[in-house]
Amino acid sequence: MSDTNRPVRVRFAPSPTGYLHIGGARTALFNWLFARKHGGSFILRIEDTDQSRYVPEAEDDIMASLRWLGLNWDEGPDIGGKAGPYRQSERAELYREWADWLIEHGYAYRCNCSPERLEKVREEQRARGEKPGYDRFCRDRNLGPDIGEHVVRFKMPLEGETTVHDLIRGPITFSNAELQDLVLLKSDGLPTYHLANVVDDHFMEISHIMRADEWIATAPIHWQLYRAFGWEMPAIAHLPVILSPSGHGKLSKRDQAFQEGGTKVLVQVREFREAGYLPEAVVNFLTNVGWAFGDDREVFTPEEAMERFELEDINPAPSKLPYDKLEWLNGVYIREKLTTEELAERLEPFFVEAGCDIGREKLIEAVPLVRNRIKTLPDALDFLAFLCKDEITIEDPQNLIQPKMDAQRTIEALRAAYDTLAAMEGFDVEEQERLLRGLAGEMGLKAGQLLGTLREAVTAQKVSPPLFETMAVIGKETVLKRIVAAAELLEKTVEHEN
RNA sequence: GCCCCCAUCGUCUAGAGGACUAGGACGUGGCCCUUUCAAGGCCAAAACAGGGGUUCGAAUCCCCUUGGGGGCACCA
Repeated sequence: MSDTNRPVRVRFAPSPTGYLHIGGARTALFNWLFARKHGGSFILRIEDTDQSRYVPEAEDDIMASLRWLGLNWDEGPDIGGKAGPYRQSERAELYREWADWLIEHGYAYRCNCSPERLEKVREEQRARGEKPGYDRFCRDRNLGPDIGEHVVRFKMPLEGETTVHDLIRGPITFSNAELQDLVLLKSDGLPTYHLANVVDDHFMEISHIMRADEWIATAPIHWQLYRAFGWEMPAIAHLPVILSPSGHGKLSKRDQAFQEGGTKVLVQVREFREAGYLPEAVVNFLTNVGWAFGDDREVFTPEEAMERFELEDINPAPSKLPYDKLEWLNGVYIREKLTTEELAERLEPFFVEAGCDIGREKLIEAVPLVRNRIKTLPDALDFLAFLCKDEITIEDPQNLIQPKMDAQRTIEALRAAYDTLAAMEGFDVEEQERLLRGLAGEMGLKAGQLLGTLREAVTAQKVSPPLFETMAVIGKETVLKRIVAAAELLEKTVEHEN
């Protein structure tokens, strides 16, 4: 509707009040996709005008999380740019100037009502069943700057309607009587979101605003501000919010406690990273919430998405995050999109963190064993625990005994397997398979019985990657030692029972 | 309470008046493959919130109801 010919410049403007939320990441992603599609600029702006809620580590986390996702920005607090500074706390003077301008031109006024009076007014309004809000006591008092502590409020038109054209939803109309004379400049001299946002978007030459749904109610207020300033308002689109899996309200930090099917509900981007999701999978996943690639395709790169991405196609309905789908997608990326070396590289920090620092080379050897078996990076730890230590511990000797076998028969099987493997020249996988299957036949055992026993003996795990490949990675020497140890363990148990 | 937004399988979605016997994906169930676990292959169950219009014809347009969501701060 209000599509302009201006060069595309969009921004992601988080408030550093906490770590980057996945919903914020989605907003950033859609802005980034749009900017990149149109060869425009993606700007990072930090909206830190609320010093009471300021969290010092938040800005670093926001930037680290965006970088992790691959959402690079062209202008921002760390790299500067032609419209800087990009931290609102560093632009305070600008907001004060324009607040003064509004007062001079009759679009705003000073107000020294106390918070107590405001609260009292609201209470009375609520009691009367009216919409709570400022009663405009100071609107026509023409207070000067010498009244001590005060705020600056916007003089909202009292009549008429304001229509905002949302690129996703079409026109949204509000009655001006519903709109408040809201605060533009707080008594600490810093601007509220409304003033800072409008002033910055104007001077940073933002062409399109893409922000969360929850801002819709402020859009007409911002529209009126642009009008008062005589500035052109950027085109605007409100992205649907992400809902809590609990079924109530939007996704929030509180949901981290909410367990569904035993899975932790991830909320912050860093939690997705720590849980072992790949950034490319998270980006793919997020792109498909509120927007769809089309052609029934679920797996695609951001570049492919850019070609088709249109704001008009965004689904205005709020949605939950399909976490199950992310799990599946992550598996797809793990098994199909990364080379062996890349996957080993991604896996390494998780192994080191878990105290299983087996080195890159060993990891590269092990990757083919787990590739099709893991959904998240740390899943590999469960499969490969037998690689972490020289000595493994078989929890219960009974685990060695397969269905329809007994301890004696199992000991025999282990010894025979030992002899067979020890006699091998190398430790070739196919050769192992040929020999051991042959052995099982000779002993009148099913392959599963022999292999099951060996699996437990060699990995101390009921579940492991395929046995022959597994033994090859462990190495012949260690495998033989473990088979001996398992046989001895079982013998001890038998003696003990007698 | 008031204002605003939204509504297709359990979930994420395709669908922009006839091509819909409503498609895909995840998840779920079954079968196949199989040395455990996966992966893979095949199959299945599963939705247009309800009611009124408009139209020859409605998942698609309009209205109402219901349900969900957001907002109503010197927070963003």
